[in-house]
Amino acid sequence: MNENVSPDERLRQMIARLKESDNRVTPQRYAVLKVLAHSFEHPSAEDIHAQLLDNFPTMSLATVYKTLALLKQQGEVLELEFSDLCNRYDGNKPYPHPHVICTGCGAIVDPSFQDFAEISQKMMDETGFKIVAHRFDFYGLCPDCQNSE
Amino acid sequence: MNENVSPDERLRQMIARLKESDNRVTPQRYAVLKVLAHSFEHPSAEDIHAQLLDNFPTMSLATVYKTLALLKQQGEVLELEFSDLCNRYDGNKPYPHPHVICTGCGAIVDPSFQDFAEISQKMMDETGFKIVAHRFDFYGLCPDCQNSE
DNA sequence: TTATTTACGGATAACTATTATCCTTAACGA
DNA sequence: TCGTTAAGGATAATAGTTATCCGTAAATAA
Repeated sequence: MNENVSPDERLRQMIARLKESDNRVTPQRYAVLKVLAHSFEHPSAEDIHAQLLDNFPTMSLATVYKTLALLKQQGEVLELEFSDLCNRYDGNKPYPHPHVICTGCGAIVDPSFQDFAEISQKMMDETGFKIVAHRFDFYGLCPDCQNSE
Repeated sequence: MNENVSPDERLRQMIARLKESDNRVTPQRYAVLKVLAHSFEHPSAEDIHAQLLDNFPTMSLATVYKTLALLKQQGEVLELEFSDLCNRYDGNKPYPHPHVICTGCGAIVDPSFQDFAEISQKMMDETGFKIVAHRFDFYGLCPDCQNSE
C-alpha cells in the first residue's frame, strides 16, 4: 500500500509511473505532482493552481485538471468527489481510506483507522457485489470550528 | 431510528412533519412524497419526475427539486451526492447508513450492517472532531453486471 | 362566502465545477 | 537539427442543480 512514504519519495514514485507509461514529465506536470506529494490537506484543483501561479504565471487551470485526470487514470491520486463543493485530491494515499471532514471550514484529515478488509468482505458476502473501492467519510466540526462558534 | 416502517406509514410520517412545520401538502408534494416513500432503489430527481409525469403532465422538475430541498432541510430525506452523476435520494431511511453502489448500472442497495456508533466514537476520540454524520459507500459490480461482462 | 395574504408551482435563466475543443508550442527521438 | 506528436493555454461547452419571476392556488379572516 506504500504507506508512510516521504513526500519526496512519493514524488519520485509518481514520476516513475508517468515515465513507465510513456507520459512526458513537463515542468507543469512536475509542479503539480510536487504540490500533490507535499500536500496533506487534500487540496482542490484551484488550490493547486493557486499555489503554482507564483512560479508558473501562465499555468492554466485546465492543465491542473488534465494532470489530475492522468493521475486518476494511473491510480496515482485519490479523488474525493463532492456535488456541492469542488473535488479534493490526495496524492499521498491514492487508495481508498477514511476521511474526517469539517463542515465548517472544509478541512479534511486522515484518521489512523484503515482496516476495511473485513467489513468489505462482509458487504460482498451479503450483497453478492464484487466490491473494488469504497468511500468512508465522517462529517462534523473540527476543534477550531467548535471553539469559534 | 424508525427502521422497518412500511411505505404508507413512512408517507404519513413525512406528511405529518410537513404539517407540523406549517408547510402545505399540495398534490404535487404529496405525489413526490409518495414516490419517495415507496421507492427502495434510491431514485434521482429525474427518476421521480419521470414517474410523476403520467399523473401530473405539467409537473416541473424544479418542483421536485424544491420538494427535495424542503425534505432535506427537515431531515426527512437522505441525499446521496455524486459529483459526476446525478444525486440520489432515500426517503425511507433519512439517516446516514451504508450503501453498496454498482458502477455498471448505477444500482444502489442497502446492506444490513448499520452499526456506526463505535467506529464513529473512535474517530471523534482520535481527531477531536464533533462528528454528526457520515457516508459509507462501497463501489463495485452487482451480480447482474458481473454476469453480463 | 368573499376578500386578502402568502406560499407554491411552472417555466426558464443563471450558476459553477469540470470537461472538451482547438490551436500553438514544447518535448523527445532520429 | 528536424520532424513527429504529445502537452499547454485559452476558452467554449456541458450538465445537474439552484435562483428568479410571475401567475395561481391555498389558508385565514371578515
